[in-house]
Amino acid sequence: MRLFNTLSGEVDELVPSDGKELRMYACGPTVYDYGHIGNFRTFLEIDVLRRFLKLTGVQLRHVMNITDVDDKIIRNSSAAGISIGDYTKKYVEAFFEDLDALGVQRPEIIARATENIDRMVELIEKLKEAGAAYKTEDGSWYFKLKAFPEYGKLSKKDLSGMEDGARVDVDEYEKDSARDFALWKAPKPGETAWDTVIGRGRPGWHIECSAMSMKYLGDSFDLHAGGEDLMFPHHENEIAQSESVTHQPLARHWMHVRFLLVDGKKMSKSEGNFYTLRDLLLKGYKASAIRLALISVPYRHQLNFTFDGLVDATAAIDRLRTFNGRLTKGKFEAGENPEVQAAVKKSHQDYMAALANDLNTAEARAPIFDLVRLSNTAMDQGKFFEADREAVKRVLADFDAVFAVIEDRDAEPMRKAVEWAKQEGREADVAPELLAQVSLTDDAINALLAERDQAKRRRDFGRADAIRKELTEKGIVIEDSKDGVRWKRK
RNA sequence: GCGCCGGUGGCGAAGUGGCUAACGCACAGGUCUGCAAAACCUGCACUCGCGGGUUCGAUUCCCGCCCGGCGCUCCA
Repeated sequence: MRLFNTLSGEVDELVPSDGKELRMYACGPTVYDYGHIGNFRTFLEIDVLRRFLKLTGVQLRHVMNITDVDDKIIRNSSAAGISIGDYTKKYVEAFFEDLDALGVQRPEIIARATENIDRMVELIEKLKEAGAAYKTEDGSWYFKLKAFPEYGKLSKKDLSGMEDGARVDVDEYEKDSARDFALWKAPKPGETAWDTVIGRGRPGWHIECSAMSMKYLGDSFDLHAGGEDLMFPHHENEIAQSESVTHQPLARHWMHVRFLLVDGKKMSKSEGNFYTLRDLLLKGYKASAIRLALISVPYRHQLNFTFDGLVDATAAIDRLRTFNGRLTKGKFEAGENPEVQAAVKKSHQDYMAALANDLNTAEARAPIFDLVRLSNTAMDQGKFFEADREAVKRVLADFDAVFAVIEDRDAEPMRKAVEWAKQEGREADVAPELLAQVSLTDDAINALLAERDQAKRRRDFGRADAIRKELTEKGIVIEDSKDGVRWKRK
């Protein structure tokens, strides 16, 4: 496939350098709070990439780090009077629960910063040997930017004109140069710290990714991915740290996911447009709708997240799921319709080609919806057969292998979110319809539908419609068809 | 200020130097239905921010302008 490469500034072919396994590293979360939808856009787009690569038969070795030690974590945990491990545990668990809700697949390897301190220390020692690291009087270590002339090659920044001392942070007066960044931070009194051969302290933010990518993927690997904000300085610093030691490109290919806006503005708590995944689930939006809304705009474009967009995505998913139900449960005669078969072939080709072209998810959706319409028409006309069903099913399977929204896995995240809200004392934030829906069991729904069926048989449409209305108000949609009544949770 | 990205129907959004400018949502009319829902059909941008240029021809290339967003500090 072809994927934009930040390093080259062009759309390059993405292939495993060893011809077998694609080795990739993607920056994971800093677990100091619940993840917000901006975080998840990045993880979702990376998930789309991984799912598409797997669909095309590429083997993956995908590493994601979890930053479980940093300034915010230390500050928040000490404020709470607990260890950083106890503090982060909750957010790590929440993070994975959220990924599950959104259908984000697990990377092959998950690497935690606190479990790799020794690797980071080793790397800092090597940097020292290479003349790229120095220790200051307080016991901190810094990377010496002057030792890495290529600095800025990823973000295309020319820092040569930056004057030393122009904007020196008063706390960091010991650094040789204002732009030098921390590899290792000496602890302030009472702070979490590790005793190591390079002194007592904790790692700087950037060093973990260099150390862990090297550990799991080697000195040079295929792809490094993350949010656009990480390009500078985080990724630039990773490159400096790694390449100063290995003298090889850290990664050949770099992918950066664009930020999302919410209601046209950058998401921020002060703007009041800041949403965690849980906030949205409690409002009654389906995890699948959130997933589709966040991946339907190609990763390199700014995405404006709105509630209207979520409603839109919900409707689109409904259409796909309704069709899928018709396809699965319908009865078709043996045989095939050449027109359907031809459309299947074209649809699949166009779908794969769109994704192979820098993950154009917006374009990839189109042929799928085209096929849905064409198939529905054929079914309406009685010109859809058993072999058509099988062929169309295969296309939908490949669609769902990447988009992962047709198969309905929405009930579990809903239920968990409501449970969580109760535990956290946030029950007031749960949308009333959601509470009603969660409390309504399948058995209760089926009982009401049976009663409605009885009413309809005796042509008591008043009673039948009353039941339908009651269910509708609780978010249950009813569809009568020749094959009986169908219902779904809206 | 410097750098970067975008401005396509009511909304989201794809795309191309010249076929009827995808697709989704919404809306309107129709078919079907006890009524709905679902599904289908039809309609919905003579036009792609504005001005100029290149060209036989530009929404697509170039220049200028306006508007929106982002980065240059922690941040997915």
